[in-house]
This record gives sequence, structure tokens and C-alpha cells, in this order.
Amino acid sequence: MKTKAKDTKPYHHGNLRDALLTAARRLLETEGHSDLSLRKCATAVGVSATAPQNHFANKAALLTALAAQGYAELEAYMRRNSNEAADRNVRRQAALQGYVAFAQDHPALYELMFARDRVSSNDADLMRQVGACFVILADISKDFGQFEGDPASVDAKRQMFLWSLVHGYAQLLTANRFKKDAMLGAGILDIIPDMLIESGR
Amino acid sequence: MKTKAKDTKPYHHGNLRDALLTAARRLLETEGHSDLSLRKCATAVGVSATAPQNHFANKAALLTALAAQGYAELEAYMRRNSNEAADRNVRRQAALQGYVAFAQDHPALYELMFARDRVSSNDADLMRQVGACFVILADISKDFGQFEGDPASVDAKRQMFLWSLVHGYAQLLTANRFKKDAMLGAGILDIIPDMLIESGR
DNA sequence: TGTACATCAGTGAACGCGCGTTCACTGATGTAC
DNA sequence: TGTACATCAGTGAACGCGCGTTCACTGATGTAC
Repeated sequence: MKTKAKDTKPYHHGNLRDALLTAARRLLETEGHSDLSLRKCATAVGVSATAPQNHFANKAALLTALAAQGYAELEAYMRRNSNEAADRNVRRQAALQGYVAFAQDHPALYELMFARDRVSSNDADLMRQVGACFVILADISKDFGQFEGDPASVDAKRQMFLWSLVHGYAQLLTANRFKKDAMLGAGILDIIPDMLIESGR
Repeated sequence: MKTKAKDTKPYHHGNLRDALLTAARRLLETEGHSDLSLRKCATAVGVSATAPQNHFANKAALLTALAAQGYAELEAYMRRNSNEAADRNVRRQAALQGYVAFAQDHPALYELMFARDRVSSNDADLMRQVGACFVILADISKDFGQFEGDPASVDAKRQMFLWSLVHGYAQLLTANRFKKDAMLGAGILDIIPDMLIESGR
């Protein structure tokens, strides 16, 4: 950024990759996934239609980067109201509420993150960010609920249970599928059966 | 269908609407949602590009009809291994397994059915089919799990809990998000904590 | 410290493609009399 | 029972649009000597 600070637009953008991602996120949330195009992102940033090619090979690459960014933020949301020193029960509640809050704040991005075949799921950066979220999930699943089987499969079932529950809740909530009045006030913690809360401490 | 059974193609198709829906379903599952177009459906059926307009105003109308069809089938899957005379515990297990089986058999359609903003969700037929599925959900949620609150909100929480769990499981499963070996053998019934099964009978 | 030059990150015109949609039309069907 | 005619469900050429992508190019940056 050592270009002279005139008001003439510099030839090189400086941080086009990030600018494109930001524009893509905005378009994703405002126009929806299927109306998102590389050209629109380029135009939004004020750059020619071909400029994005220097940073993203194609639309899938941009969506993949977007999803990776999403998982990084999801992790931050899950961590934002607790820390490693806190009781696991506190960590679990905070992580679940953060998870749902993320989905509510970025519903289109959240949908993209869990869509089939829209993102190249073997991307290294994406896998890393997904892994970081899974670490939290594994942590808050420990000792939660009773299941049958050997230790490894009990662990797996705990993770699947909690992840399915919070993911399903987040998606049904953001897709506006909870219609009944009595549903509207119920948060993620409210729909976990009491007995699990007792035994999960 | 009183056209003479020559091998010359009749001018009128006879059942173009259904034929288009069938073609659309095949394209949806094989090519993915974003590559589905009215023109492709028309071509697949062997009809001109403008013929579909007589039956579907636009792509959204076709997708909506597709989703409605999906909910009707989901209901059939949920009912297929039990009947109203069976014990509620049997009905619940059968419905949950049927639900997941449907998602596995038609993953792209299932994703469409729960996507945000791809379908006109105020469509009367669609709402009716969704309602029929919800009736089953409400039935199998009765007396399942303990929650706090007045009866109406306890009912709502039970439904939200079970729906979130099975929807999340179905979606994570079909999106191939269960990666660990120990996860692969665990079905929807395996990830419900034992204590709920005991008390839910 | 200067200069030459390779590399990087942009431009802008042009392309072919598939899309939904319009338009004037035509063949088949159903109905009134 | 026949006929006239309205309506329905299709055809096929044409359109404008936005898309990703190509191509030759150019301005800015970084580096070797």
C-alpha cells in the first residue's frame, strides 16, 4: 500500500482477493447463491471482469474460500463466550449458542458451508478450518449422554448426536421451518431434554 | 391416451407435466441443482423448449412442484414400516429410519426440500404435503423426552428436538460429513441417547 | 545507487454458450347447436 | 350425427442477457547486477 494517496484509482488493487471475498459474501447474503457470479463480484469491487482470474481459478474456488472463511468465523462464534478454563458445561452451552448465532447472522453462508457439491471439499485450507470446528465439537461432546458400545463408538455417537442436533436446529431455524408460536421462543439449549443436561454436567 | 398407437410421436404429449417432473428429478440427482434448467427438462422429454411453459410458469414453479412431490414421498417412507395400530415406539423408530432412508435415496431432492429461497414456500400443495409429514412428526414426538414448560411448549420442544436431530443427521450423512470410521456404522437410532429410549417407550 | 528486465496484476474487446422468453404459427381436442 | 369453431398444447425461429473464458495488451513491482 505504498501507492501515493491520490484519489485516482491505482492500477493494482492491493488486496483484490480479500475484496472479492467480501463482495462475494455480501452478494451471497443479499442475492442468494444462484445469482452469485464472478463478474458481479468483480463489478462490485470496481475491477474488470477478468481480474478475479488472478486469484480464483473459477467460481468453485471462490466459494470454497468463502466456506473456509465461514468455518473460521464459526469457530470464533463457538469460542466467543467461554474459554478453555471454563467448566465443560459452560463451554458446551456457549459453543452451541454461538453455533446457532453464526447461522442466524450468516444464513446463506451457513447453507453454503453444508451444501453438497458446491464446494471442493478436498481443499486443504477448508479442511483445516473444518477440523478446528470439529475440535470444539469433540470437546463439548465428552461425557455428554449415554450410549452403548466401545469407547471409540460412544465418542463418535456423542459427536454425531450433538452435531446433528445443533446443525438440524440451525438449519431449520434459518430456513424458517419452525412455524408454531411455541417454537419461536425455544433456543437450542431449550430443546435438549432435561435428563441430558443433568447427566451431562 | 386415445391417440392411435403408431410409432409416430403424437402432437400432444398426453402427460407432459408429470414427464417433466420425472426428468427434472433425474437431472437434479445426476447434474445437481444449479445445472438444472427448463430447457434441459424439455429436451430430455423430447419436447420443444417452450412447451414447459404450458405447465410451469417458471423454474421456481417446477422446483416447488418437485419439492411437494418429495414431501409426499418422504411421508410414504416414514410410514412404510409401521401402521397406526403399532406401538408408538415402533412407529417412531420406523419413521426416523424411513426419514433417513428417503434422504439417502434422494439426497439432492432432500436438499432442495429444505433449502432457503429456492422454492415458493407459500404454495398450497407444498404446504399440504409438508403438513402431512408434520403430522407424523407430531405423533412420534408425543411423550418423548422430558422438557420444562407448559404443555404447548413442551410439545413444541419435543417436535423441535426430534426434527432437528433427524434432519441434522440426514443432512450431515448425505453431505458426507461423518468421516470417522466409528461414525459410519451408526444409524439414526444409535445416536439417540439410551436414557431417552428408555423413558420414551 | 541505477538500470535492465522478468514477473505480476491488471485492462478491455471479443467469443461462444445456455438460458428464459417473445412471437406467430399449427395440429388436436372438446363443445355448442 | 355432423359441422363450426373456440380452446388447448404443442412447434420453431429469434431475441437479448449474463455468464465464463480467450486473447493481446499494459502499467506497476520486484530483483539481479
